[in-house]
Amino acid sequence: MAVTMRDVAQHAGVSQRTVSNVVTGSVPVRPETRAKVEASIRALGYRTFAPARQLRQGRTSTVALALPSLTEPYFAELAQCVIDRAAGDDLRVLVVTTRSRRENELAILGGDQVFADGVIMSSVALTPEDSSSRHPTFPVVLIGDRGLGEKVAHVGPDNRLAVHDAVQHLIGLGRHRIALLGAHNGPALTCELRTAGYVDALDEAGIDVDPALMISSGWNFDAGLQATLGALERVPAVDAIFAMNDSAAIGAMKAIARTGRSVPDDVAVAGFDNMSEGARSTPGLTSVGPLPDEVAAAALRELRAQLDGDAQPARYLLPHRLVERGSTTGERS
Amino acid sequence: MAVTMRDVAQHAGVSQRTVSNVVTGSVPVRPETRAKVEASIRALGYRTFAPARQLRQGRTSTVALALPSLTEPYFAELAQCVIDRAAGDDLRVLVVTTRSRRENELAILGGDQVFADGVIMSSVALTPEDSSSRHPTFPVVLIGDRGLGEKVAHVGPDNRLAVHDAVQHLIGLGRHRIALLGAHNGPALTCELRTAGYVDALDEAGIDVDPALMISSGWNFDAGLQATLGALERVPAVDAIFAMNDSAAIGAMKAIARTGRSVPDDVAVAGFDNMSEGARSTPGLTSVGPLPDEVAAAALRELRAQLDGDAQPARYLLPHRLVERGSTTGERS
DNA sequence: CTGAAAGCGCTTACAG
DNA sequence: CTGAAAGCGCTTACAG
Repeated sequence: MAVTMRDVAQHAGVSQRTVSNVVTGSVPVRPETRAKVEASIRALGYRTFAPARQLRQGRTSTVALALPSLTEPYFAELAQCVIDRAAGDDLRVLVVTTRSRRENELAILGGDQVFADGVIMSSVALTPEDSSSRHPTFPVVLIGDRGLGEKVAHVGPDNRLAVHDAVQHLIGLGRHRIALLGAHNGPALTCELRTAGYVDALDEAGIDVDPALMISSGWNFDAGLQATLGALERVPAVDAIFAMNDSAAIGAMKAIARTGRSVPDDVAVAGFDNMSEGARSTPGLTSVGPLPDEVAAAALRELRAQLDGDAQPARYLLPHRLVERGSTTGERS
Repeated sequence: MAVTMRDVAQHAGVSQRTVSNVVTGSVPVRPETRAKVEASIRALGYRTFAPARQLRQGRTSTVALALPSLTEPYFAELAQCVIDRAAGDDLRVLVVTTRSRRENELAILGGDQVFADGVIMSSVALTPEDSSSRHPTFPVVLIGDRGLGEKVAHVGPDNRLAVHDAVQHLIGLGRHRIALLGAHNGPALTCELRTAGYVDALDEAGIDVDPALMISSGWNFDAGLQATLGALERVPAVDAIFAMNDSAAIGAMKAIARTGRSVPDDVAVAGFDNMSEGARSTPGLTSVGPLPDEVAAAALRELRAQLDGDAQPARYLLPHRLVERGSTTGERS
């Protein structure tokens, strides 16, 4: 750093303390003094060197956000929500991507590469065994399903109940051949819970679970598209699809259209995540889950609690919403 | 910070210097000493407090990336590329979003909120007048079209030539009623340059520019979809669409399909940006422009040059590629 | 390979 | 409202 606060103080003929007061705005400064200092700041091209302030204050006012990838639209939207909310708290967001690799997720929990006061991680690759490993020594909030023990904060939807509600909605529309798109795939625990919710709803309605309707597929647009094309050929009687997430659901809608079928008249479609993209697709996509902004808000709230020294890392389920749109109701919304 | 390097040194019975050597790995340390220190680090739960190191070193090893929004897929992809490349240089990435607002872009150039060694900004709202305002006093690389003067580094495609090449490709396929989707919209200078490229290609081929084919539309999926629906109704003879960017182009393809037309038999479509999404759409989207990863690489290279003290901020055009896919060639790729 | 000491640029009690 | 001074936790010449 070329020009420091001391230089500005000298130039303006005041103490460093006064310059600091002007810069931070924490203490009132006499207007003429302020003007003098501001003139010197401009004249010298002074900028605060953040690390010095951070060292002094003992915190970085930065949160690290670890996500599988920004090219998956759901995570991009979640990141945007976290950035927006963090800005309101005067927090900056360092984005780290893990590519869904367990080793990367573990490295982040290890804290080697954390240059922030805390971490919000959307973890998809941690396994139950990892919960027994050394716990992070700094504030961490996991988004998703608990993959770690009691000592790590965690927020996420009640996957099982949320999927149950969505599938129940499909059944309520008179659909009985409901495929589950994305089975046997995706983050293990999440997949298991969502599958259980699907089975719950069918059981409740007295519908037999048909393994032929559990369609294996990656949880993204392309995989959803391809898997649905295959499924429609193998099991033409399908009258609804519940997709493990919205990206796959949007792929499914495209596949259905491509086979000349109509959504929802021939096949109703619902997804999970409540991505804003679902509101913009044609037809609009029915989806279940908390809104991404609610996930971001909850994660930041929990992280702030830990930064403020709250004793127990909270671990709680976020309420979900079932947003009904044209892909199941047939209405133009 | 609870436990410091000094605590570790005391616990291990060595000097702080030795602990530092172990942590940074910059200097060889005797194996038994190293083991002792590492044991103490684990025992005490020590983590380096980044700001102290950063203050001492005079740099943050962090770059701020300012983008309009992560929910626009092109910027999400660009951000991912920057993060990946930066990690290779041991740089962290702070993501800031501007919502395409000029005041936010100016604030970033003002440096008030920069907690990084430098800034890469994909600027869309700066106006020519802003080039005369005070120049940033820290390393900045702009991505896009030059909106600032000679003193600010800048990398971006040759928009005019790139669009010319793409439209020439459409003409070469025998298309003569080529719509320009996204005219009179988007970032002013970029819009102007791309429009000029479109006109260049038509002029060159002796095709009259028809104002009815200059379709006003936002540069995103939804706007492209809607505007194309309207255009196909108004000007049914359209046999090709060049969209100002890939998102709008993908929207256009959807609109074309919805009207029962086929891409490219009835209407060929090409876009701009070379988003990876274009490779995955059906049909694949022909697109022009530098690859996002090339943009990221160039921006980081230029930023690094400035951080390393290169005298002149470089300002150069990135080579573009015309990637031909099914949306114009009709082939299944 | 290791120690003792200085200092990076801020903020903040402590005085006035 | 402003000064003089201490100190945040590291890294790095300077010695040995």
